[in-house]
Amino acid sequence: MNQDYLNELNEPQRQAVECTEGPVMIIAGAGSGKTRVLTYRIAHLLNLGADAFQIMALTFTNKAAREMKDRIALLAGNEARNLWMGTFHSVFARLLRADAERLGYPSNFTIYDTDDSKSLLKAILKENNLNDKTYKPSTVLARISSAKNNLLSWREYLQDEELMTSDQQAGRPMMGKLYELYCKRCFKSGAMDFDDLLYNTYLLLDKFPDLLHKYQGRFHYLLVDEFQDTNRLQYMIVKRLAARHENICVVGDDAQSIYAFRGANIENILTFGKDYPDHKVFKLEQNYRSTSNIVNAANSIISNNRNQLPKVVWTANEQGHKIKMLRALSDNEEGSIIADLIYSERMTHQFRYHDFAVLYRTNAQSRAIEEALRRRNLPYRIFGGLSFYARKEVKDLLAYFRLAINPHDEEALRRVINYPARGIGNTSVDRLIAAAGEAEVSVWEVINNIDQYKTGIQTAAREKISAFAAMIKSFHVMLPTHAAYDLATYIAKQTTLLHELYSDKTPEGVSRYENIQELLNAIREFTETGKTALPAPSEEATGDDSRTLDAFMSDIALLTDNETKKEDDNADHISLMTVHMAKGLEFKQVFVAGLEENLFPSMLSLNEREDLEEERRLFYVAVTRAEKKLYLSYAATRYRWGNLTHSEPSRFLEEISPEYLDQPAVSHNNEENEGWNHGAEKRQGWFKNQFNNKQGRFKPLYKTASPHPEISFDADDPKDIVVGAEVIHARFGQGKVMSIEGNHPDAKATVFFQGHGNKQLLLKFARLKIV
DNA sequence: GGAGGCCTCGGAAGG
DNA sequence: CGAGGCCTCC
Repeated sequence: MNQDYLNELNEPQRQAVECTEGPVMIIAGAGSGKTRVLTYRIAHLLNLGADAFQIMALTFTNKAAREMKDRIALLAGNEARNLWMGTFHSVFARLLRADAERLGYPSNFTIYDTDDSKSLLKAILKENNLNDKTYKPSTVLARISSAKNNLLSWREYLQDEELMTSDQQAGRPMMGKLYELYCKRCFKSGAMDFDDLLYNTYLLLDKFPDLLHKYQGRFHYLLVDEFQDTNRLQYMIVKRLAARHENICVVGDDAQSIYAFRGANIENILTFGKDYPDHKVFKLEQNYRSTSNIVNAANSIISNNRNQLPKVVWTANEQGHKIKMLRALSDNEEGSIIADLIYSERMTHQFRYHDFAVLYRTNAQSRAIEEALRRRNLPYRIFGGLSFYARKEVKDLLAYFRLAINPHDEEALRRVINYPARGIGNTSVDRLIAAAGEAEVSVWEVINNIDQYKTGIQTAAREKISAFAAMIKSFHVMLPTHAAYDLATYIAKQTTLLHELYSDKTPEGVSRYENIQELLNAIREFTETGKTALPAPSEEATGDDSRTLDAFMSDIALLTDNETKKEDDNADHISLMTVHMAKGLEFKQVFVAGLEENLFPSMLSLNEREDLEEERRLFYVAVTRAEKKLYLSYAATRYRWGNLTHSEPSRFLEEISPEYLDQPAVSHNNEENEGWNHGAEKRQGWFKNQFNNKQGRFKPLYKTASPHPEISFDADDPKDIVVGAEVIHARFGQGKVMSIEGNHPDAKATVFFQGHGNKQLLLKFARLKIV
């Protein structure tokens, strides 16, 4: 191992790597070498003689885990294979496979993905005659998820008066009952959903001191990546595991916390400080990624957030180009401007396509940009969308595999009991489920012994059901004796699924058939080498070198990421993705599109300070993706849900200190203010429109008594603002114009605000009102 | 069982 | 507007 590796680190990085004992928190600013520190720290531990089997390192995404593993392997070689390193879910699933039986689950339990969970909830709603509008499966699931992530069992939920009352008042009194039914049904199916993987891990450690003891003794070192994204439950588990040795190292950046909306709990950072009062903090503040203009602009944005840990991100990099503002009249023009700029930048400065990324807030925005790129024949790739394993035909075949392994898996059963069609209709299925519910057994139990249950199903259908059961059983007995690929192809043929897809000669049908072939190829590769081109369970994750189908399937449900085969990965293309997807990535040139009020920040974020601050962190993430050049664009009009809407520039734009901005706004047409003159007026119409929308019923747009109102009013024309005028600013309140420099529309004013001091504001963005 | 019409609804998204 | 779910009709 390269002994000089410590010299490759700056001072705080080196300290963070070398401080191996005791609780440590590393606050890592954007682009400050976070992954480098994590990987070097682990390599350093190994170098000092720590056993890889004693190190647990947890990440959020498969991609992050893979990257880190690869990088550690470069530093520390083969030993890296023995690390307990992976996503929270995959590491805990591995732990559960060993001991889930103590909780009453089979060791070959199924993992339900979100689709399975929603589908189960839908079935439960139907059986209980509940309206799936009132109880939207996604909403119910979110509620259940949040309960589990706060360590609240369904029993506790039902006994919690506050929760019961609030559900009652929200018109959803059955929420707790649904939680109960959902849990019981999963359990009966021998299935865990994503949250159960965490929740049951916690239970296991909580209920069985011998296990807790074993793992506490085993894991001398724990590391958590993206700590700002952990929820309470994840933190609680890690804390328990670390309790013996207390060598726990968490790495994160509060400024990049953008997942609070799905339960991430930034409070964990504070809790960590309380739980480990003697912990050491290291701050990585030097940014190696971006020009100083970009770093400073990002700082000026994030300084508008009230909730943040003190830190100063800086860079020794060159000042670089100022940030370019791009103004368009429409979403289509925005796409054209961006496409033209990419074209000319690439031609004149010898960039490659992969140096460019276009980031946006919502997926719907990709269309206009895509069209512009396509018209110019510029190669691009859109990231996001369905993962390979989420495709219908793939899930169908996987459902058969799942049934072969765990026939109690009700979601898999419902999915394929009549696909391909074998004459078992909805009525029969409903009756099977009803009988199973009555007898409190799994549906498979009923199917397998159909004559012992009063289902009311006709003899003809009963025979078909029995034939189906016999087929599944025949697969089941083949599991231990057949290689994964042999059994997989056998099942694909035997169920006639392969034939069904083959006979569909429409382009979609052909593509579905190809996907199935790709899945089978992946299984073949797994069978032969233990590895696959598709993201698949690694050999060490499966525990031994058996290449059976259940080994392949053991955590396939956890492979939700989008990367499929890297066939055209070498192709040079522009990247299009949401800001969320861009987290952790970097590009030489970044375009952030759609910087408009109600879009970025999203309209849904405007009611609560916390939501708006998360939105601002999201903007911070977007800005800090850029290495060399950053462009921020906005459009005066945009099609949203089929309606032409007018918008005004995002408040975030005026939060950037003007000194980092390049002035002239670019427009294809030279019509200076066309499209903006009536912005305020039209914006009101847009607001009203949205308020009357169904959304408004659940989450009112206006909150009357917000503790820190960000005032909303109609701005005056910038041209009317003169030195000495008293003005109102949405966030800073009332102030006085001290001086104005430059010419309209790019005039810049210095305004003194009580309590905020002098602020430099670009008048065209500041939306000032004259008192 | 499948095609086609109608209705609804729309945020970002990992495992 | 457009995707997806559901119902109806053959």
